[in-house]
Amino acid sequence: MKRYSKHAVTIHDVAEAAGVSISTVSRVLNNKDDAAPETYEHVRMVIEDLEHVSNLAARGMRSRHTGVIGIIKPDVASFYSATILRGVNQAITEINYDLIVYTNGDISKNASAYQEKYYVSLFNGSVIDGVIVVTPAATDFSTTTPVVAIDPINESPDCHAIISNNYQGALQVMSSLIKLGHRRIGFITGWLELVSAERRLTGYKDSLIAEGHEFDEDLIQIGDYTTPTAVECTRRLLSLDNPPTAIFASNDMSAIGVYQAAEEKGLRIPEDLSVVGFDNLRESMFLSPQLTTIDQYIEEMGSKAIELIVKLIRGEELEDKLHKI
Amino acid sequence: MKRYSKHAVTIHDVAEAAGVSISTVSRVLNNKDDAAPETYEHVRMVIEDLEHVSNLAARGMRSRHTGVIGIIKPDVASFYSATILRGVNQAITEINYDLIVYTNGDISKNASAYQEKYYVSLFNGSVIDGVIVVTPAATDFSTTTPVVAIDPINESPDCHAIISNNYQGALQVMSSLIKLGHRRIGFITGWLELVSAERRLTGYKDSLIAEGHEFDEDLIQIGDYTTPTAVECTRRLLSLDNPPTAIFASNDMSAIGVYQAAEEKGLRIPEDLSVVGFDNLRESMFLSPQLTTIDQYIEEMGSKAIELIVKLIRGEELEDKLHKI
DNA sequence: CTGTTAGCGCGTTCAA
DNA sequence: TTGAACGCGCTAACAG
Repeated sequence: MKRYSKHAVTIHDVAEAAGVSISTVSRVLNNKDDAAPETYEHVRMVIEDLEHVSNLAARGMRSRHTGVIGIIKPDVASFYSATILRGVNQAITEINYDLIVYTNGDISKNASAYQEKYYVSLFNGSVIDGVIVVTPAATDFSTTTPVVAIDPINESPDCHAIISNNYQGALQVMSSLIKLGHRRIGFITGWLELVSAERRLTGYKDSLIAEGHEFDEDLIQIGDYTTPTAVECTRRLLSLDNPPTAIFASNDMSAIGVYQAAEEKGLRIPEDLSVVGFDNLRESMFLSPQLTTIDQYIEEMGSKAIELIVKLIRGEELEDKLHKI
Repeated sequence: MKRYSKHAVTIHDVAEAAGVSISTVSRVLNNKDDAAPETYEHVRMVIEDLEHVSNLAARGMRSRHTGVIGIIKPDVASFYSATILRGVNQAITEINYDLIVYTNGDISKNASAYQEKYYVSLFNGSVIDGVIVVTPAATDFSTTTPVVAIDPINESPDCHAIISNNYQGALQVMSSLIKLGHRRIGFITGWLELVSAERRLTGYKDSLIAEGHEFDEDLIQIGDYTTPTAVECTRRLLSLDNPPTAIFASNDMSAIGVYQAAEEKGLRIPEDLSVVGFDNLRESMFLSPQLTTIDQYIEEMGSKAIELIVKLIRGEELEDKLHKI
């Protein structure tokens, strides 16, 4: 049985093996130029030989810089969340930082805010140089390192935030539907506690008002960005006396629900019912016929977040706190 | 502009504010019972008031125990990966540990092995108490804390490993297809460098041999667990002089490719072609008609990994290194 | 019951 | 160019 209590190979071990002092090893590790080429080379070989990796905790504690960026996500499996992570990962490979992720599973909103703050503090300063929080419920974080929020629940959080262009996207969807001749357009909202959901709804309303079209409260159903709820919403819409000819779902997962409910009713898409989603998730491609959807540039939000956090870590001043995509 | 160089609130600040020594604060933080109730209560209030969260790095460095488990995944977005994480998350909420995730994006296999080892060392001992590695390319990790591998590429890695029951599952699929009367069954392999893919292929072959059925090399197409490749494989299978009446795809993502290629050819499922997958991913439900698939219990592998790593952290001895699910 | 002291592994002065 | 000594924030040992 392997013993796990054995010592990790430290800078001391390297120093001893190389016949130099620990500070010399430290210099080599940090690429300082005040070391003799031979010493440098020799120490570097010993490091490689012993497979020494410097202790992150000790390093961070001393230098207040770890080279690690953290990201806190509300869930693990959602496509939204995974897509953001993809963007973050892509951006991080291009710079000299490492990434750790924390997800707190599916928990209630209040607990969520508490957890977010706890984790930001926990990893803050010691393990990470900055943190990205996805759809945070909390608004203020006590930190010694920068925080960037992606699509925060609160409209104006006490940190830098990236907001997706939910409003413009909604206008775009409505414009195309109206152009197709639709007059009664149903709308399934997202989880209205999220800013994104609120903005999309406002876009829906505003475009109808702007175009001088019918505005019927019955056509607006309160969803929550999930498929099952969207099925319910669609059933209600389709059983109206004067049902809509098109349905605008606040995200693609909801659109999937619309497809399912339409199939129940024996409605064909798009002949009997037009469906438009929002997000442009990869999963949309499984739907037949193909879903019309709005690209939310979720992936870009991830890379943008990295870009911002790195600037903040470097101490650059950013005039605006809100960054729209 | 907020300053990020400000000091985090330390145990010293709390001690000063509470009028006690730092060790007393430490005792309260760690729930030691050798403190007077009033002192205890008072210090706890000051801690809450100052929003002090103990520095993870310093704590870990001293006590060699952080209460954090790490998991290293080869990618962020794959369903396999996300499903494992779901299982891990579920299990971790039931015990008193926190979780951090590291993913190294899409990189080559060689680089992958290097990255895995680097990250295991980086977070090892200082930040985490143990680490779970998903489908690792590396086989030996220099660590001072336990390692559990999930579906390692190497058959017998130098650490505890969880292996899914790929072989039995494949036999099960074949048995049901043969029972349905199929005689020519096409097979699309997974990424053969993975043990899982190899085992499923062996299961396919063995069941044919056992039942004394036709064995045709043309019916085996080399895939890689991805949808686009599976489309190519299916095209080749369907353009054979004597095409298969059923296709067994090594995973659900490949099965999706089979669906797409079948549609191209105008084949109906299951009337003209039977399709069976492997994994039972949630995404299978989007396919119409519903995909027949084998449950790989991926989620259970995640929770099993947590169970194992916690036992190892606690110093329990486990007789077997290989754990099948 | 509480305070003092000594490191954990590392980076960073300051001397040599 | 290199080495010795100090401290980051914390816990564990010991002393009171």
